[in-house]
Amino acid sequence: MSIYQNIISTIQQSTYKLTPQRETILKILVDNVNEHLSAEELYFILKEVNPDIGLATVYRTLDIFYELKILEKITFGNGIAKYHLRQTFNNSMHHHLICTRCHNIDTISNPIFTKLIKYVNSEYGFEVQDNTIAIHGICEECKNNEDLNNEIR
Amino acid sequence: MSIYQNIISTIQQSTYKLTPQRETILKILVDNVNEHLSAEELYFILKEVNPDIGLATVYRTLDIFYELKILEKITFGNGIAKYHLRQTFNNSMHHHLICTRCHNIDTISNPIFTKLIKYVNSEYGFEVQDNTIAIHGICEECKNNEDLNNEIR
DNA sequence: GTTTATGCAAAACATTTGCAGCCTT
DNA sequence: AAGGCTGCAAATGTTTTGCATAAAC
Repeated sequence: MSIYQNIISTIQQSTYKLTPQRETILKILVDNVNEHLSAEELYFILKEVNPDIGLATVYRTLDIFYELKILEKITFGNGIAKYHLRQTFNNSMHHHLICTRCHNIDTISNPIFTKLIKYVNSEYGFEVQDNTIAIHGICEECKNNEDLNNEIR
Repeated sequence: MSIYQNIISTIQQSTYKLTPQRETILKILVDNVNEHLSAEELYFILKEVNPDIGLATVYRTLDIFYELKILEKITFGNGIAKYHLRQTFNNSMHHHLICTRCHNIDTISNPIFTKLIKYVNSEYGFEVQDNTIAIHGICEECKNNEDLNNEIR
């Protein structure tokens, strides 16, 4: 069963209805499985497919998908929430490198995270959400630009 | 030299002026070194000390302190930025457990983070900011409440 | 005396909500 | 007919900005 079909059944088994709007939004999320889309970014893509769907519907749908544990939702650094299919559906275990300069998000996988998650769970009783370890800093590109600017000065 | 004095000189050596407002805000930050204050929370404390300082000044001062690398600034989960003295000034190396239910922030220290930071730096050229690894999940308290609710149902 | 900082109010920004009309069964 | 769902516009909450006044060096 495809990711898409898998999620469709999740929605159908919930108390929420599977509307054309929700299907369209889901398609965009599946097509952009490697991106971390904000509501506005998704809305922008959506406009090309179907200009009649409102931004409020996008927000409401993302909320519902989050509630159904289809999506992760994290606000990374600049106050804009970004959404991403959860591990259960996209089958990829990864974490995030978030640049505080350009707000770009890179993904990262490493066995060290598994240890960290176990430690935090046993020591603090803290249940780590999947894919939600965020490391804030400055990405290579921004650091290079910074060095360049310093040279010019 | 105390943390406070240390930061005062940092400001004096910068292009920014040391005004009474900035001094007062700094004092509150130093007094609450273990907290992660939002602008509003700081403003609330500030009102007791000096009701004449405006909220805009709080935001501008926090921005300046962030620029001078006196403060960390991260937006944790719910779109509200929180500020905290940087490691250089508070001398405490720690990271964050952020509850996505109650938005509480717990701090955590462990040698595993040092390894992780080294790895990310060498492998991705990513320069990790101090104290800014954020692990999102559900804290023990919220998990217990959740279990309790399930039992009652 | 010039530059920088402040306070207030208004604007900006992402997000949420109220409500009337719309589907879907 | 009743239910949830949608789109629009208005409201919300946090943060930023314009501007006239005040303070700092």
